[in-house]
This record gives sequence, structure tokens and C-alpha cells, in this order.
Amino acid sequence: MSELKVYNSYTRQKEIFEPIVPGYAGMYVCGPTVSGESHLGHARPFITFDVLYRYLMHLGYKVRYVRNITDAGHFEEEGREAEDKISKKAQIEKLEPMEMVQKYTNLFHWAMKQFNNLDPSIEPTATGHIVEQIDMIRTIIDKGYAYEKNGSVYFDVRKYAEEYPYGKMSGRVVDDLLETTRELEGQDEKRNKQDFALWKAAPPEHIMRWNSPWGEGFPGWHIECSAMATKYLGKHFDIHGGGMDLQFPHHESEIAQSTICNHEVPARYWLHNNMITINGKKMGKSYNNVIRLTELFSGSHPLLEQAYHPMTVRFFILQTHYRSTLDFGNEALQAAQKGMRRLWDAYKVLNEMEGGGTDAGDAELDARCIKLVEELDEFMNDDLNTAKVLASMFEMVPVINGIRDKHIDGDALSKGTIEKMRVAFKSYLEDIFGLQDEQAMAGGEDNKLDGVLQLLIDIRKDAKSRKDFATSDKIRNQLQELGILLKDEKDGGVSVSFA
RNA sequence: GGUCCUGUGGCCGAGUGGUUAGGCAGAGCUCUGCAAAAGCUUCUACAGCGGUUCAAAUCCGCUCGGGACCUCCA
Repeated sequence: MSELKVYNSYTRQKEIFEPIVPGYAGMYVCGPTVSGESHLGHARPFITFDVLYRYLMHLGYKVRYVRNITDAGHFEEEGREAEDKISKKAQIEKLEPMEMVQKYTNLFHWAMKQFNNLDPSIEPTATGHIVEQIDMIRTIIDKGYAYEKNGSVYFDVRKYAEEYPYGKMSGRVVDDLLETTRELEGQDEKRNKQDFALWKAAPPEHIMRWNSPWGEGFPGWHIECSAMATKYLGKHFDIHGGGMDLQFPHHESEIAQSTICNHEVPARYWLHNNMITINGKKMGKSYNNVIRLTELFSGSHPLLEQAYHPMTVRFFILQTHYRSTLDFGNEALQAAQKGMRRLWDAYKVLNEMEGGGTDAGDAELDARCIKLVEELDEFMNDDLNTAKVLASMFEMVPVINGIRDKHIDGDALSKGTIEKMRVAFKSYLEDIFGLQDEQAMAGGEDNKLDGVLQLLIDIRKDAKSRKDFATSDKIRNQLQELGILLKDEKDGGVSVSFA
């Protein structure tokens, strides 16, 4: 089998994944800022890296997956005042800051569950690591790469850039940054415009504040990730993930901070997922085009023609390579919904398949199926090409259905090949892609109702055998109105699905 | 303005220079009491213009369009 290769944004090339400690993998992913509800765009990194997490485990790695919760404010530039996002929102919502943070954290966790994302191994909060952040800032000052001014501390980018490649991550030149940086609040405190805040003195009205060697204040935006990643994954770890929009300045700055404290670039592989767009534009608050996850699942948004199941969304995201933009659209979501259904149905058939003999009746077809199965790993290893994995799975569907419908001989494929396909479908659909059959989830939760349904199916079967189609169609049509679809299969059986 | 990415058929999207990606939608046929599903077949492509090459969606150049980052941002 081929080796896992990932596109490393830091080196701008695909590289073979070689863990620092054989058998173990450490992964840090930038988590949500819990100052508001998550939207569709936020779903992408968490699903993407959940799949990577699952895949690494599938490959046998023991993985420590750290994903933070940002519950201390970043700067938000609104008007002329530098404000704390969380404090501000809390005022608007008339909530205690931590009350609000809790509310959105809970909502975020709920959404992650909906998507069937596995819990990270550690989910540290920024507010829970103020001490670590202060320590780190102190180290940076001691080493001479940061300076204090009026109770705030800034990272000295110019000095850093003299010895280290600031800008390598994002492909930026420090001198250019000087010219293109806007006028920002607190700019006059900085020695150079490129400098970024490590610690910010809190103005009197600021609610979230902590004591520090430099007075009361709160941490800068980038330091939390550096501090928490170092604490839980060490000075040097394997993978750091996040959205492409975090490449600069967030990850660039993280690298700078950690490099000073720990003498090396914190992560070996930097993975960035691309954006979800809507009408070609990035989904984002400032564009006023966000679809919140709660709206997406309930269909309550003007742009939505219907509600979309979280699994549909997950599948939709996996049908595209994670480094491509993904354009949202009702048609595309509906296509994903139907496509995924097709895969689940085939998987069900596959699970019930008896299988052929030891030898394949159709050697050519058998070989093709084996190739399709083997390609799955190849594609996944090629920088997580989930789109191609799914395409190959789709190519197996006609074969599976063909055997069921007896267009293809039952012994065309060998027992071993069918078993391989079964294992592949299980591995990818369930274990690696983390998909769940939303129909199976919808049904079968009430044994009594199941009994009632079975009774109706039996009555209809009797009616049909008496050619009483009026009755049989009435049952089928009325059940359909309730969202229960009956399908007469070729073998005389009836299959049930839920809309 | 700077840096970078991108432009594939009705929609979403893979594509390592030479073989049908795939899904959804459309059309025809088969199966079926009907329906649904499924199977088979099938129609819509590579923004434009040049260049390199035996061969380009794929490499190069130009033009046009879209986008991201440079400020909080998944």
C-alpha cells in the first residue's frame, strides 16, 4: 500500500506523512470562537480534520487530537475602538461573558454531534490557559523578541524577521506588510506596524480581564494556540490544521511565537482547508451570507429550499477535495443527499449478499472490483482525496445492484472479493468518513410502531395477492404522505425507507 | 495596490500530457398491476487567443472573468 501524503502549506508541496514518534500522531486544529453560532463554513474544517483523525486511527496511529475553544476575546475592529468580541457580544445579549461562552460552546458541541464528529482527545479553552500564555509571553520578552508598552505586549516582528523566515507560511514579505497594513488602534504603541499583540491592556470597561506582570488585560489572539499546542502536544508535533483564512496572520504568528520559545516551527505539517462559498463568495459574517447550522438543519433560511440532514452536509463536503473551494447550492446539496442514499442502499445490499464461490465467475469484473477497492486507499493517501474515494465507491454500485437484480451472475465475483468490498464500504462509509445512515437513524426507534408498520405491509401484501390494488395503493400512498416509502422489490419482498 | 489561487457539460465537482472521473438533473429502453427503485444506453465540457509537443483540460505566455489573504474570520 502507498504511504499517506499530505499537502503541507508550509513547504507548498505534498509530503509523505512521517510521524515524529513512530505509531503516534499529534494533531492540533484551531477550534471555534464561541461568541456566536457556527455556520456552514465552520463545519468544513471540523469535518475535514475529523476524517483525518479517523483515517490516522484507521491506519493504526495512536492519535492525540487537540482542538481548542476560543473563549477569550480577540480584537475586533469596529469603529475606532479595539474591542473584545466576546465582551461586546455579552453586553448585547445581556449575559455574563462566561454564560454566553457556555451557551455557544454547548451549541457547538451539539452541532459536532450532529455531524458525527468524534470528540477531540483534549479540548482546551483559552481562558483555562491564561497562566501558560503569560509564561510564554514572558519567555518571548526575556529572549528579546517582545516589548511592553502601556500595559500591552507586542511581538517584535522586524527583529524576528532578521533571523527567521517570517512570512514563509503565508508567502509574505515583511517589507510589503509594512506598506499594506492599515491604520489600526494601538498602532502608535507598536515599534513597527507588523508587530502583533501578545497581551493587551484592558480598558476599564472591559469585562474579561486577568492579572499579569504588565497589569490587567487579556491575551492576544495568536498566543493561545501556541501555548495550548505546546502544553498538550509538545514543542514539536505532527499536524496543525485549520482554515485557509488562518494562514495569515494567525498561523504565521503562531510559528513566530513558538519558534522563539521552543526553537523550532511547532508543527511539521500544516494543513489548510479551503472555504465554502455561496454564489462564489466566501461565507462569512462580514459578507452577510452565512447560513447557520441550526438553519441548515431546519431549513429555516431564505436561501434554503429544504432542510438538510447533517449527514447530507457531511457527504456534500466530502465530495470535494478539502483544498478546493466548495460552492453551496440547493441543487448540489440535494444531489449529495440522493447520492449518499445510493451508496447506503448498495451497502445494505452488499451486507446481505451471499457471495459467490471461491473463484470468480467473471474474472475481469472481479479484477475490476478488486482494483476499485484497492484504489480507495490510494486516493485517500493522496492528500485525502475523499472525492475520488467516493467516485470509486459509486463505480461499485452498479455491480452490487446488478448482482441483486440478477443482471450479473451471483457467482461473478468471488467470495473474497465481495468480502473485500464489504470491508471497504464499512471502513470508508462508517469508520473513516464517519457517515451514518440517516434513514436507519430515523426508523427503528420504536418497536411498537415497527409492528404496526409490518402489519400494514402484510395487509397490503394480502390485498395485492387478491389483486385488490385499490387497497394496496391506498396503504402505500398514505404511508408515503407520512414520509414512509414502500418499494416492491423484484424478489417479492418490500423495502421500507423514510423520507 | 501587493501576494496567491482559480475558471471543466443544466448544477456540484475529480482530474498525475495520450484511456468514459463520479454524483445529481435530462432523454430512451428493460423490469413492474401501477409506482418507486434498479439495470442498460445516451446527450450537454474543459473561459478566450497564441505557443511548446507526435499528443494539452493538464505545461508556457497573454487577454478576460471569479475568488482568497494583506483587518476579525473556518
